Amino acid sequence: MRTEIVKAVAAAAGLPEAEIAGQLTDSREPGHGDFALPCFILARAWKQSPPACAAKLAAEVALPAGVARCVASGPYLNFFLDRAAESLRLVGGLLAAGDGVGRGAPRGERIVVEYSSPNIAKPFHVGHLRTTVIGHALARIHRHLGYEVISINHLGDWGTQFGFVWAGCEIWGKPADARIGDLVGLYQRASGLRKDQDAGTVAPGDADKPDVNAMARDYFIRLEAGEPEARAFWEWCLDISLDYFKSMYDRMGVHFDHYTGESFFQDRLAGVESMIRGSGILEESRGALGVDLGPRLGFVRVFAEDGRSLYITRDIAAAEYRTETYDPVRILYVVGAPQQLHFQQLVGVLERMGRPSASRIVHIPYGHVPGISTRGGATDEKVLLNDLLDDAHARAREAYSSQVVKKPQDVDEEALAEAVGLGAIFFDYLSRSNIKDFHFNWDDALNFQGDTGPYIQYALARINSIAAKAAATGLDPAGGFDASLLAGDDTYQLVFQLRRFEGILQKAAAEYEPYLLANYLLELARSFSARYSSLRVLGEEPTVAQARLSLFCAVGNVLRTGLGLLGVPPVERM
RNA sequence: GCGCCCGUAGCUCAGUUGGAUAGAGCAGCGGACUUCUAAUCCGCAGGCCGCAGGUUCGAAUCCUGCCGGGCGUGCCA
Repeated sequence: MRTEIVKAVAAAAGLPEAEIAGQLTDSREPGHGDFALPCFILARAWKQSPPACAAKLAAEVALPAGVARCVASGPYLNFFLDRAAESLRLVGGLLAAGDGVGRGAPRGERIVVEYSSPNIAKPFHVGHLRTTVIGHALARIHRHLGYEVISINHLGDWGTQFGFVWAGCEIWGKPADARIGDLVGLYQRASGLRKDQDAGTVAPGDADKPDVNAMARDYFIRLEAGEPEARAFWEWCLDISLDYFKSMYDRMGVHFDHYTGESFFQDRLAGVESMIRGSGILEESRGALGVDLGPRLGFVRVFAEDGRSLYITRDIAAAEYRTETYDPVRILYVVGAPQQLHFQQLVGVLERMGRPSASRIVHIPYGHVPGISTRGGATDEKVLLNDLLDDAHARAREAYSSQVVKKPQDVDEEALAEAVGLGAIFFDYLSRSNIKDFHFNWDDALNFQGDTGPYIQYALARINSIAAKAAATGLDPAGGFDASLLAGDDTYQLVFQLRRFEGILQKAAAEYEPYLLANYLLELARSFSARYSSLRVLGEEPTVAQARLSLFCAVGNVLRTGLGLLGVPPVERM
């Protein structure tokens, strides 16, 4: 439709289509039509005032089929579509698509998404949540648009932290039947003792304890050498941690195709090392081997002074492995903004090596999340994810029993509380652009009113409720509708907003910004809620009821699908 | 010092890539449940878009310079 209008305007104005296409915009509100053309450019060509140009064009343009009228409004020329035809096309399409609204045909292209990536033997707190939530949403959105998505959890499963857990076990004994809390406790206790030893502030009772740092380092050397006892201990830690992480991911509905962490690339490092060394780009500087990427990116150490591999070495290995294994068009890294330089350097080194993986890497930076509790005051305590989810659940259940008056029959209140609590948190994390620093606020994250996930869940539940009651009176949203009954301003506002869905989805993917979808769903839900009481279905004349029901169900399909893409559980009844 | 990012209502954030009157939510105040769910809706109040220049028909948006905050700058990741 857009291109038809461009053609018609270009013909009437005697200007190239490309120039008109660059000017024609989607209107902001239906009152300004469906499309709008600012006439300032024309004014220059015609040497007349913009309003005069708009008026002249309005009289002369040959309206394509489907466009009901065009009206000059000051310097703008507004195009109004035939509302009945547009409503029929759009609402009919959304109803037919069901849960597949906005779904793209398979593109035959793969995208790798790396996200979450927590460190083994360390607690999972709210600071880790942002990468998890953004990455999960991006994976789902891209999959919906027809990409084959491979999600990867690049676990921090290789490093000196195991040395501290090991030292803790040596000093205080290895707990039987250990769980994640035991690992974290041992780690914290051992690293605390190490700090005291370094500072010379060891408590008298601990004076006889061995040098923790030396034990940890010694352990890690044995682990890297592949010594069986060290390896077995590492696997023990890994199993306990993975059980814990997977139970957490299950609870959040987050899924990974692969858990290929740093250890996975440990074995492949030798091959990569010879490739890097063979590339001839390595220079020596201050005893280390690296690549000089110029004044901005600096000298990047690829091998440390003692020859061991570094962070970037393993990321080179990972990028190469993923490119070879999956041949993706993109590799997305949902990693915090502080690591921007690292990823620029990674791309820089791969470019210098002439590797095709360089052009596929996309770093998706997100702003800082302190991960600090502000709830009880100025404590320095990190909020554990489990505690947050538990509290969300409890508050949602409490709110349901105290605030919600009318409740549908046969609702599983525990499942509902879980979905609402999780939805509130996920949506809170996705309702602002990636790059903004995130000030985690307990009360905002667990608020269920206003601009929140539960607000949208509630809108969907109300639509379902209407549909269920309407069905009992013999109405069927799939039964067709008289689209001319949706041409009024109040109903067409919803049609107008429904039309934006597809573009929003594509933009969210293209910009790697899930919040665009989140904000859109909020606006759509708000539009619906504002009309909930004025556009009644039950008790209306059947053709009117049928048309409104169809419109609401189309909105419901978009809300349900959109929430799912964000990882917010769509709640059908609440 | 250099580099990147952020600065919009008391607070948390939008603002469709330069277009029509800068919008939401929270907090505050006032209204609405014998009718499809009040986790809702309606109204009121709240603004030097950090500051100063520039670009142009038009700037919260682009350019320059300041101010304030965050992060990074061959330890590790």
